[in-house]
Amino acid sequence: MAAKRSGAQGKRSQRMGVEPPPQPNSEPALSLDRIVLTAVELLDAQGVDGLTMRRLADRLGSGVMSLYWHVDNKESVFDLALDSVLGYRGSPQIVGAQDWRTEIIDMLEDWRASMLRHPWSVSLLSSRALGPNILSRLELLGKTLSRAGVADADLNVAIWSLWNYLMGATITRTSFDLSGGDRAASQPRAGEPYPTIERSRLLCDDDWIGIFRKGLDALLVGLAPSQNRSLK
Amino acid sequence: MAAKRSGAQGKRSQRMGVEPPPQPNSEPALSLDRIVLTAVELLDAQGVDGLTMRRLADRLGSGVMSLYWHVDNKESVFDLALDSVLGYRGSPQIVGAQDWRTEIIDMLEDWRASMLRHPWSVSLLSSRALGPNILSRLELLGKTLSRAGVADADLNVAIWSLWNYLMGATITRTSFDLSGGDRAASQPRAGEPYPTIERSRLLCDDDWIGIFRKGLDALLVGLAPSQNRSLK
DNA sequence: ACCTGAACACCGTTCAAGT
DNA sequence: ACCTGAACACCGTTCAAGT
Repeated sequence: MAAKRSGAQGKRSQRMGVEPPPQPNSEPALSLDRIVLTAVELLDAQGVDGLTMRRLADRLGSGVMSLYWHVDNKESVFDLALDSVLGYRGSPQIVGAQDWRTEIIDMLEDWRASMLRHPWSVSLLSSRALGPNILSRLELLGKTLSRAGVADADLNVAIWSLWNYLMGATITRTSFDLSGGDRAASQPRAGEPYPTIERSRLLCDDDWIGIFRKGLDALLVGLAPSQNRSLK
Repeated sequence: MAAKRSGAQGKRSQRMGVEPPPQPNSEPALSLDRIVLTAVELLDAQGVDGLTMRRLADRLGSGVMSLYWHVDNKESVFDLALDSVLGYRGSPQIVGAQDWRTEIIDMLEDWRASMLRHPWSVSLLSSRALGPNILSRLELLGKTLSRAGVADADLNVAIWSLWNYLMGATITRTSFDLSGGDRAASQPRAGEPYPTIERSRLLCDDDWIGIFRKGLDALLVGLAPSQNRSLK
């Protein structure tokens, strides 16, 4: 299954300057980068089900089968599109200049925003390996926590907890967007079956970012390094 | 989009006893329940991509188009299968008998286990509305938190935080299972790019349940009601 | 090295029809 | 009320071939 790693030729490097000039009248040449970029456009516009090798080729002005020279199969298009969307254009201010808590909050909010800009990314994440951009973000998260004083023995728990929280929050958010009026539809069915969550208007509360921040604060309280306590 | 709620006839009620006896030599009659049950089997066996209206009909011994009398379309098969798998067969012991903290931990661990038993459910959740069984679990969660003393103003944050954490944890888990050796493949690429998470062996740590519990403890620390503090 | 069209084995769903 | 087959407009991918 995971064996066939042969087909994807690495080929984004433009050799050494000689570049045949692109004919101005036709589409630019096919390339991995262009394929991935267009795939993201298509996913943004049409969602996961909207990405089709045929439609992708149409947008690129090429034949369907031309894609397969650059790409193993449709799965790998998903993988590439997913990771491409999660690149972290680091915070401009010097890292470490501020409180570790706000550093982490900033990082996670940026992460959340990146995923919500491309809602399809959330549904892809549950079934795909972690690409380099995700790993970079995890690395940065780990480094920050470590510098903040989280013991090595507690580091994995802290990293995964924050990641889990983040992923769940974006899932919840996109799930509500995509299912649209259904939330409204299920809420007002008055009285009987769900008294507590109706009283608290759980499904009507749309202060997503506020809820995200408060919950994150709570989690950070529990994760914060203290002199005596370790996460037993 | 959400308008067409017409097609799905409610029809599981067996009228009043007269039931034509099922011919022992042929398949039992088609029914919504049987369709959903078989869909779950198929999803368990073949994953999300393995569920096909044609394959489903085959398993049921019927023509493809027969399904469409019981069901609006393939989407609704997904919705029904998802919710069917999340039913909570409540804890046998009387609720409220124990510490609220262990009550909640038990609930969430049961929830986690239910989803991991059907890994496809995780990837479906990000794009689908919340069915009645999910709402029931959220209600129970809310009730328990409320009884434990969480203020109404903090209730939604507490519920969603736990839910987010839970969803993220199961996503992470299934993502690692499905992508198989890729974790191993990305980890040993030694040295350079991800020093922190390699030092902590983040991607090799497979004590999933332990990590889940410890992170949950941390979150509960932050969410626990205290006399003075509210989640500001 | 890069691109192509024809062909294959699939899909979900509409429709008009059967009992 | 319940089930069906034929047909339509799609899919992803293999293959053999073109430049």
